[in-house]
Amino acid sequence: MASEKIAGRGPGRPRDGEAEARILQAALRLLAEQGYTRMSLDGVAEEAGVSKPTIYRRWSSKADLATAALRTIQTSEPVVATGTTAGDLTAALQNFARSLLRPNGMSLIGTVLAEEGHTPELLALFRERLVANRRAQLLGILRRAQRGGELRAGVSLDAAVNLLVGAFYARYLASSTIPPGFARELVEVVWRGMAK
Amino acid sequence: MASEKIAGRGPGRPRDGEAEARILQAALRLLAEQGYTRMSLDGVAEEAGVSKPTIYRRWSSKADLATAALRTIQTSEPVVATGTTAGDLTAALQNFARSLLRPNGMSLIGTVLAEEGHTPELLALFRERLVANRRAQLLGILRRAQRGGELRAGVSLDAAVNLLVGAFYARYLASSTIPPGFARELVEVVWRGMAK
DNA sequence: GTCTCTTTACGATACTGTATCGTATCTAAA
DNA sequence: TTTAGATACGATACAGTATCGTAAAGAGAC
Repeated sequence: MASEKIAGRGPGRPRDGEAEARILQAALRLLAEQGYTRMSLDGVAEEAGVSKPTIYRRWSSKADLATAALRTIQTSEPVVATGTTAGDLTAALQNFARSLLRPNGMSLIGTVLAEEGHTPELLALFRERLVANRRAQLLGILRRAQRGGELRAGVSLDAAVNLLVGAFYARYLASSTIPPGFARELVEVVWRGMAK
Repeated sequence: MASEKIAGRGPGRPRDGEAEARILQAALRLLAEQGYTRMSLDGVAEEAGVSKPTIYRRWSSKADLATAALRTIQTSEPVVATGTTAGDLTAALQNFARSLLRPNGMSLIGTVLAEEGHTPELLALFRERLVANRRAQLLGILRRAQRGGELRAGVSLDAAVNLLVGAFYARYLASSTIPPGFARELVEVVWRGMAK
């Protein structure tokens, strides 16, 4: 059942084309929920409805699978244009807050940080796939404002991005919750601090 | 040798008073370096120079030991008074940066976040012992400024604390490094954003 | 004061049961 | 005949416990 086989090339039984996606999805979910060390391949196999060798035929190790799973995520942020710089920043940050509060949104960050010493590829990929995009989006908004002459001279855009994004991490670390209106408060302070 | 015995109560051989400290120290180091799941009691025993039963005589489980180890840390921040609010904030944040860049400073944060679903006591203790103190220190500086009439009305001190502290997390998550002058840049933006 | 008895903690080692990664072997599909 | 998949397995690591002989202390006998 379910053999949309794509590559009908060589002889032999073709691979289940859907298995790959199911495995990656299960791996990503378990990675986020349980962390890298607790994520077991037996668990992934069971959740994906395949057996372990089916996994090992596609990826050579647990680390290989985990990085492949991380590679599949991508911030697909709908870039909102509200008309004002402060509005754009707030909208982008509200998106960010939603993704953090998704189940295990912060646990995934935790596990890639905790594994920095042991499996540094995870942190590297996380940066490349998620962190970089998010920062680039905010940086884009700020650069536009800068070109439009809205900002004071000499203000550090990198510092501003770190302030805005980081405040959510700090808030979560302190209480696991983010109050409504939080993004607006942040933008209010930072914007006043860097605008002309 | 080495029997500073503290509790000379009942009969019997007294406990090695130094073993306790050695065990906790080893546990904390391994917890930060390897994360909770990778920290093994065999490893702790070896590093502390004791046997496993000696550990289990004092703590009932791995989680019990790990939380006891976390309980031993305490931010002993020397509160600096530079004369200006911005100066005090910058000094406090520079202290903070130093502690983050200590070996495995961020890994420890990572592991308590990653374990939130499985061993929530770790995150709870981390908040109580480290996060809360750090935030209280910054909040103290800001409140003093507020009483002194330096701040605009209606500005959220909580938001400011999150901005300042969080920027370091964001920066580390993006690149594992913190450039010199970072704290000053942050304070510059935030202070201008909230001062009268 | 000394000698023994009892009590408690110690280190070392071995063990139980389980979880895990990764693989060998067999079976099903093309 | 060739490849995919599934069951079963080997090897290892781990949490937690049990056992054995020993070290250190107090308590009582003399």
